[in-house]
Amino acid sequence: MSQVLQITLPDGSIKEVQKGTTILDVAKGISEGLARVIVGAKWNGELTDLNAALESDGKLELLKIDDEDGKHFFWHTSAHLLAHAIQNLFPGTKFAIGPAIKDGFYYDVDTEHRFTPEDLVKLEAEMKKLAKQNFPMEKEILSRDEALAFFKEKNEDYKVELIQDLPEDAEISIYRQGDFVDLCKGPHLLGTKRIKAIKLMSIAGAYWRGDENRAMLQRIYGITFEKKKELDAYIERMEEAKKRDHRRLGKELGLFVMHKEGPGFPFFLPKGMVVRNLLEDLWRREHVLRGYGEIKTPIILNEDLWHTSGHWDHYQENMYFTKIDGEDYAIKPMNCPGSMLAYKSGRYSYRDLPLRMGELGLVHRHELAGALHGLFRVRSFTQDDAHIFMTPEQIKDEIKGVMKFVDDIYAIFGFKYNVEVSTRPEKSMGTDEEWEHATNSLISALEELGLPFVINEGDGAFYGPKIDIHLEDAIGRTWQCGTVQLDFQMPQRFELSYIGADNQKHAPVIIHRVIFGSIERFIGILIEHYAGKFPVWLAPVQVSVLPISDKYNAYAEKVKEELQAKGIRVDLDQRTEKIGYKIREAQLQKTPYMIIVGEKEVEAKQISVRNRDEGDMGAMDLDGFVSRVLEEVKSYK
RNA sequence: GCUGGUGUAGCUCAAUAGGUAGAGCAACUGACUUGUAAUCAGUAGGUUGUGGGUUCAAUUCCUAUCACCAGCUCCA
Repeated sequence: MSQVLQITLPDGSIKEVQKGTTILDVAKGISEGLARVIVGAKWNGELTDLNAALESDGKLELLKIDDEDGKHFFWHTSAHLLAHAIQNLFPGTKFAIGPAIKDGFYYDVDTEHRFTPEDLVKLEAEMKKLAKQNFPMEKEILSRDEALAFFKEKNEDYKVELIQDLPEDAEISIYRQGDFVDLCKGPHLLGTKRIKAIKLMSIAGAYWRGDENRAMLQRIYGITFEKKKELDAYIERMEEAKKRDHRRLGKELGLFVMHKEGPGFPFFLPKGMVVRNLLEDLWRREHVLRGYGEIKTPIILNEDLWHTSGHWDHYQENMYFTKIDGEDYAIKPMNCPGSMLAYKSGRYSYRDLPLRMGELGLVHRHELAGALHGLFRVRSFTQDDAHIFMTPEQIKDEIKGVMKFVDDIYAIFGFKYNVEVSTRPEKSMGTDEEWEHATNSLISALEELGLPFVINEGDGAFYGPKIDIHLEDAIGRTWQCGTVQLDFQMPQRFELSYIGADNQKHAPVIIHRVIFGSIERFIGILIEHYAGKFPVWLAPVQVSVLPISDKYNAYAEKVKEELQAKGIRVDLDQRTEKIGYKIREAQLQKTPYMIIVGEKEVEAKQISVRNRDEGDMGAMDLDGFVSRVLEEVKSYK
């Protein structure tokens, strides 16, 4: 065994040190500027304390606060700081758990006191005060009995329960900062001093261990940074996200509305339908180019079908049911069973495969009332579904085709994305060989495409492995939209077959896939991605014609008609308002182009163009403007 | 579904320690005939989410219900 360890520094460079060196020594040994940014370390991929000794071989990476893991480190210590502040200001509070999360941290606590927003302000101040004292985060290892005795004495019931549930061989540790002690496996920052910018975001209820039969705790969410500037940027991003909220923009821009008469069932208004139809047109065009046929299957189907498909057993509580002529029917929550029946209506040779069938399928799912959220979580939506029926040998090429398709579509909207592969879960159908072949096909397809991916072990569907595609919007949030799932169970349940080259019947393998995911959700994402400023090709109104006064209405009308004749979506504001007012309204509606016509334009037989971003573009001929707009539409701008 | 919060004009929000509501914008009418993000004046608009209760009196208090918002997945 080597006595020399390789350490990856935050700047990516590698440093070699002798075994037995503490990480702190390492941190001190490198340039001061670099040492200052180190908050923690990862040992063989696991987060560890900076002061842990390097005893054995392994991979050590030093973390900066702006690393993903560095933030985790920072926020976990911040959670302790919050608990410390609560202990000081609200003595007697019992502590449950306080982890770091994706954006910040929280602590779940149990107290008679009901926290108010004013309390959060006080707690922030207390946290700042405590942080300044720079308590060292001291780790101490206790035996199970010591730990139990310690927390029992403090009446920390939740901690006691946690200790009791720890596995026999678990190392039990506590962290001490001043007079606050918490059960915690760590790791933590060396001290609290670096936590300077502190914001407690909200108070929410949460069940102890997520179990609705157990105590309801109060959860305080917070976020911290080393620099105030970073906190400000974070808050600004939150506000930006709020400004882009598709529920607000959807109403303001006349795209869609919700009514209490139909919770979870969105109403699309004319402008929203323009966007929706354009997406569906795009979808159809691109599917024809890739050899898909389109089908449409019924929304209501006999209950027997749902027994066959397995939805009765696995999905019943999310389904709506109805009766027709005394017979039981269900409203489809998924399109697959309908597609299976569509396939079954034919006879296939291996020469017919792969058979690709797309369906813009309207499904209904009874989602929990509290889970509904604008267009993101609805009870009625249209999946841009497709099922590909194929031989096992065709899996890889078909997956490649689908992934290429996804890439092409997302590129139109400027979405970056990342890919995850989910493998066989514990409860699953099918043989090991089937799973291995299917999973390998997915992985090698991705590898051959050069697409990086993460593997989620055991996260696949019970009927097959899957690829999830998470797209990233304009302000860095990610959304799961596309998914590509392999299925060898459905063909068996529905006794699907094709005749192979051997003149025998074989069950096809199926790919289920969506690209938009659901049209509704995708529109919601687009609204937030573009902040309501749809690109010209998608804008419900592409051009607003604004006459300076009603003396020029006739000319404006003519301009409108000419644009309309070229297929441009245009509206005309003939009200007797000042031009400034009309422009303001068109700007607020985020209309890409405004055409202003008055005396000058009428005389010169021209138009004046204003762009929503660039402002006044000056006078030009109508023809030149038309070709500019049409060119932008053609190139998806 | 659960916990907490909210519900007042089309929108954004006031008001009342219980005495049946008010502003801005939008709408409508009129004047202005307007040059790149809000012209002026007037008019109209509400069973205060819905049902029940307490009270001489409820928008306000109680209760039920509906809808919306946040959280309920992140595990010492």
